[in-house]
Amino acid sequence: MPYWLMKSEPDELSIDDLAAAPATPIPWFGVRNYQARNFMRDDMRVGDLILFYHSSCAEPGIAGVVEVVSVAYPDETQFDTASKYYDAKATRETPRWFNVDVRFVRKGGFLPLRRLRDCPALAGMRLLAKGSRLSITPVEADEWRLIESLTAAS
DNA sequence: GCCAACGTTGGC
DNA sequence: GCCAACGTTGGC
Repeated sequence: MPYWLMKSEPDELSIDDLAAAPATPIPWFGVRNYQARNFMRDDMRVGDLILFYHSSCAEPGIAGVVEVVSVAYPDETQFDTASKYYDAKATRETPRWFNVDVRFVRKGGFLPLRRLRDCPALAGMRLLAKGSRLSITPVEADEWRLIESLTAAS
C-alpha cells in the first residue's frame, strides 16, 4: 500500500476543517505542478494513506492522516474562469489537471517539520530534500512507520 | 518581508 | 533546443 504526503496551507484547509466533516470526500483541486499531478493521476489508488502536512504557516508540520477515496478525474477549477486555478489552455476534451478525492482519517499529535529534520532516519524523505517544493510526495513504508510512532509518542 | 530554489514561459 | 526572465513555493 503506497503512502503519500500532501501539503495544505491551514489558512486554506486545515486538519481541523477536515475533522469537522469527517465523512465528506474533499476534492484535492488546484494542483498545478506536473509532477504532483502525475502522482495523483498515475499512481494514487483508493485506500492509499496520506500524511496531511500544514505548510506556509507559523508552525509547519504533519497534522494528521487522510486517505484517497477516488481515483483522479479532471480538476473542475481549470475550466472555471472565475477561479484562480483557471487554465485557458485546458479543455474538457483534453484536460490538463486532475485531482483525487480524500477523506479525513485522523488528527495525530502534531509533528513539527523541525522534529522531522532532527530525525536521521528521515533524512531521505522527499519532503526534506533541499529545495523541494513539491506539494505531493511519496513516503516510504519505513518512513511512514517511523512517523506513526513519533506521532503516537507526541 | 526576505530569499533560495525550482518550474514555466517564450524569444531566438 | 537553449536559456534568460519571471513567477511561485515555503521556511525562516
